[in-house]
Amino acid sequence: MSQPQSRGPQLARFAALLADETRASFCLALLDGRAWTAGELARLAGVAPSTTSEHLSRLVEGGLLAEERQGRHRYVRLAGPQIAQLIEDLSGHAAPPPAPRTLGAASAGAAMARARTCYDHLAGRLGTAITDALLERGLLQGATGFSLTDAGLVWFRDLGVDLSSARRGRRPMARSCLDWTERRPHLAGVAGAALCRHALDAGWCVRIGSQRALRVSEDGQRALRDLLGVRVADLRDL
Amino acid sequence: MSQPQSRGPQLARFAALLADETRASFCLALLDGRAWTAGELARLAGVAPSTTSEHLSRLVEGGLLAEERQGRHRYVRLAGPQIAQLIEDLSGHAAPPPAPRTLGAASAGAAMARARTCYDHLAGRLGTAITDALLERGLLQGATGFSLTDAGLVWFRDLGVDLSSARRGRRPMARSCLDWTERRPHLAGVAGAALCRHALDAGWCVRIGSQRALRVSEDGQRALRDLLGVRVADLRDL
DNA sequence: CGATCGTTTCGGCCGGGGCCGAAGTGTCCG
DNA sequence: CGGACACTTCGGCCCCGGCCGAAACGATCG
Repeated sequence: MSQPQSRGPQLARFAALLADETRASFCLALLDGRAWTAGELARLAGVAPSTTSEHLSRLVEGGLLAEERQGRHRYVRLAGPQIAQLIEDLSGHAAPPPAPRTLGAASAGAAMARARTCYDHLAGRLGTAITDALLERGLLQGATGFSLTDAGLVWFRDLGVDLSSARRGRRPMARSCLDWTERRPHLAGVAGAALCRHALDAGWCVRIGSQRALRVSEDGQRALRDLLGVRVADLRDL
Repeated sequence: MSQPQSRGPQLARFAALLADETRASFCLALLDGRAWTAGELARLAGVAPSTTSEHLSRLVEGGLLAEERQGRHRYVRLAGPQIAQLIEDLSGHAAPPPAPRTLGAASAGAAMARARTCYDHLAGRLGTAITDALLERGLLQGATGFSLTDAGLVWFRDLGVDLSSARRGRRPMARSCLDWTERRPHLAGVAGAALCRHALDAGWCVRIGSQRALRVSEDGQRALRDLLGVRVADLRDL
């Protein structure tokens, strides 16, 4: 009747990293996939630089963040896609967010719900619409878990995106990520990241300000309609 | 530059549920997929019944556990496969467990590493070996995320397991679960659960005591060899 | 009914840890 | 070089929350 797994303490200490409001807000901000400086995060969370410094050290040591020192700046980013996935998953299981209090916050929230990045892939109504279209056209199959079909690989190649070279590492080609506004799955993994990168590179989408929210350009609307039959106009607020 | 996501507090409060050593040990114990009484968990963790009661209430309210009252007993179990998945994921990212201190703990740990259940599917070296065999024989494909092939569906049907009826709900047919002893993926999802259930029902595996560890029977060794080419003898301790 | 047992509620103790400001370190720039 | 800046370290404050024991509650069983 012994306790083979003394894993309780390990799990608790790991979860504790995210169990603080300030640290959680750091991680959510870093979900945009970029590297932030300590000072930016401090201002974001409204705490003293000294406090931020200690939090970041804990997160780095715990394996959630990776850091890069440049001169007098300390840049941090999420340690990898698995970490981003984990945080999104947890966030998806947490209680739904409270209703926004100000008009500005509400409209910013609406923009996020329409189209945004989720670490390195597309999310929001745009992300789920694209995923639905890929499924409908047989480019992605979802009956037994997301995976790209042969037609899907061809579709990506025609787009100018070479996925075969992306077989480095253990990251799955396609995986589903639960969207916390839609509560529905959308495409993540290598293919999701490649699609998002292409959408930004090709000018289909542009970032709104410095936020994660996206605006779909004229070009993008045309491309999405022609390639996938997605009509961006339908993504307007409900 | 407002903060559209006031999701930090939500995430922190959710993570806090697992950030306590006692609650974490409860959840890890419940990973065996069964329902435990409050008293059993109290004894397991070595805390007073009153303490346990409060912890369980918080876990239930937070959506991690489901409870069922029967007479003077309070049974709790994980709220669902998604929760089990989440806890396994977190556990997989946490620091590796310390080396066991006693001989008994070491041998129990070895048994767990050899073959065990992970919520409702098979894990340990047995789980990864079966997954490898399914991949090798083209019954499961993993290049673009786990999914069952047509041949795989037939294989399950020949086994007497009807997966097509299991299309209720949103649970994926096949998904990968990271093993925390092997640090390698193994088959989870509906198919993984069905296979585990079949292995137990058909007497391929029997539980060792009341633990999650499994022993493979003579019948099971024969079946695994004939059906998948898995040689259980190779799973002995390194 | 009374005894017992599993669980819950409450009050109180105590430690961990998040917070800040002040002082220190290293970097960049004029 | 000297000042500005980004970050870190340290000391101290304070509160949150995990813990227990005592007592209450409700189900079960003689």
